[in-house]
Amino acid sequence: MSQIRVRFGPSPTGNLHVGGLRTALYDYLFAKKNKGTYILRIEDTDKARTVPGALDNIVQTLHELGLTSDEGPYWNNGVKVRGDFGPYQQSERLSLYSKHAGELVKNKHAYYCFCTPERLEELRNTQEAAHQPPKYDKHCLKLTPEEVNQKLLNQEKHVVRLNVPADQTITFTDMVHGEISISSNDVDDQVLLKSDGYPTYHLASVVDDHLMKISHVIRGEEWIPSTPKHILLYAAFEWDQPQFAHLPLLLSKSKKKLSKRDGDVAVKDFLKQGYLPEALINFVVFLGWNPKTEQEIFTIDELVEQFSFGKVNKSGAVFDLDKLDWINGMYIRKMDVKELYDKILLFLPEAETKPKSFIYKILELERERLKKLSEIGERVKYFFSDPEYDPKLLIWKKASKENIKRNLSSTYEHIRSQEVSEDSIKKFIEENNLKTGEVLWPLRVALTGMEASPGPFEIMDTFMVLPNGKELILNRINKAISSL
RNA sequence: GGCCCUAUCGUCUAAUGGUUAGGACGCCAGGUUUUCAUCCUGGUAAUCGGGGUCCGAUUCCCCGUGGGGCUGCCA
Repeated sequence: MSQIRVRFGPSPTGNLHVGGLRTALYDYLFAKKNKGTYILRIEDTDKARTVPGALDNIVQTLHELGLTSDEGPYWNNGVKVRGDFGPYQQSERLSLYSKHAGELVKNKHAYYCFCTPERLEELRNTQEAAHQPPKYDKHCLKLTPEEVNQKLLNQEKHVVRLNVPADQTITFTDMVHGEISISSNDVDDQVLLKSDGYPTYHLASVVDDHLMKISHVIRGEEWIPSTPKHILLYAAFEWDQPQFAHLPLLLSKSKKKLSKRDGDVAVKDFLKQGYLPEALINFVVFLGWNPKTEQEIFTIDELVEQFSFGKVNKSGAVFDLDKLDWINGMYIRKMDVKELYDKILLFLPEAETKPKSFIYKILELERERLKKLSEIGERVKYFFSDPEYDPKLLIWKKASKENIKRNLSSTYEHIRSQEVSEDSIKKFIEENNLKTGEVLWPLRVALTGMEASPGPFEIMDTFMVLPNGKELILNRINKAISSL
């Protein structure tokens, strides 16, 4: 069997979004599973929509997620491209497309079209008014060779169109959907080469897929209706056609195709919020695929091992973040503190001003509470500065203010004179016949000023890592007492 | 409008021509607990409708219906 080669072909019209990530991931998994090659190809054939910087974002984001291509534009390594089939950016391959378009014209599989946008629009309007499907009427196919030559000599604006034959049924076997048939009568004479000399997606992808020896075309389901055009092109060139796998669409909450307009779908934004790359991948891979077992958490290697198109399902998946939060939490809990420390610095710059041992302790406490790294600052701010809070928060359930004040005072005294430890305080509570909640709740609030936080013993243990830990603790208790 | 794809809990999904239709997230309740989180236990909730085929269909077929995509010199 020949080499498996797949490509991910984003167009650089914005940041990489989750739909693109999912496609890239399936490309990657399929390639790795089959010892094949995973190629990145930038499909920048629309000058108007190309966004400066988008290419870098895509390449770099993929790299951050571990989906670095085997061939393609390369990320930040002094090397711009690697692979023997480049350039991997379609805007740098224009002559290839015009050459191939010319061949098609010569063989009558395509023809020059000089119709103005105005005429095309009028045609469409007429057809729609008559409840006809909008289709090009092959007007320019009727031009004589002399007329065509004259117009070309006059440098009239023109495009090249695919000459779609009538009454053919085009059938192909999709790796996800099985057999799909479409009548050529429903296929329009697609523009292949635009008047600015750039190819459309259809020409460019077919030419490149052939030239780059792509064995499997993996892309979104929205391409199914134009696959017959591509098949016609392969046939016109007398090229072998690749296998096709059309992935189910990713849907917004309103079940529409997910687009950049649906808010936070840029992968970069998820990273910025403190979603871990592994978690993102683990989440996204399940949108349209599952291992047929009950395992939920997968390493990338396990995914490579398990992946196949037989396990890709056919219907669209709603992109819903609840489960991502859960997965991210799982990954955070599994991480060791040192690793977490490295990742958290971005989100907690003040950590760098404190001893590592102190931050490690904090992270141990927060590790099982965090859903995303970006939450860390708000959660642990009391470790870095005295908390501000309403003194009412100190009152445990229905306890009286006086009781709380008295308890805090004796706790203060106890901590001041004794070693700070859980055992010692528990013993103190017991010996003085106090209610646990009436001591520990106000103590915790005095330390954190928060309604919810780790327990007071854990917090005090953490403070005690600092040379002035005990002093800090006593100050806060003291402040609480005087606020009552 | 035309063409194409698609249909199991709210969401991601599993299953088989015969099951109490399973799991996960979410949600709810309980346990642990000073609060929160973690953890544990339990609960909630689904086969779009109608015909067929069959001893038996959620599963296979047909017809509807719903949803989605495409219908650009966008990709």
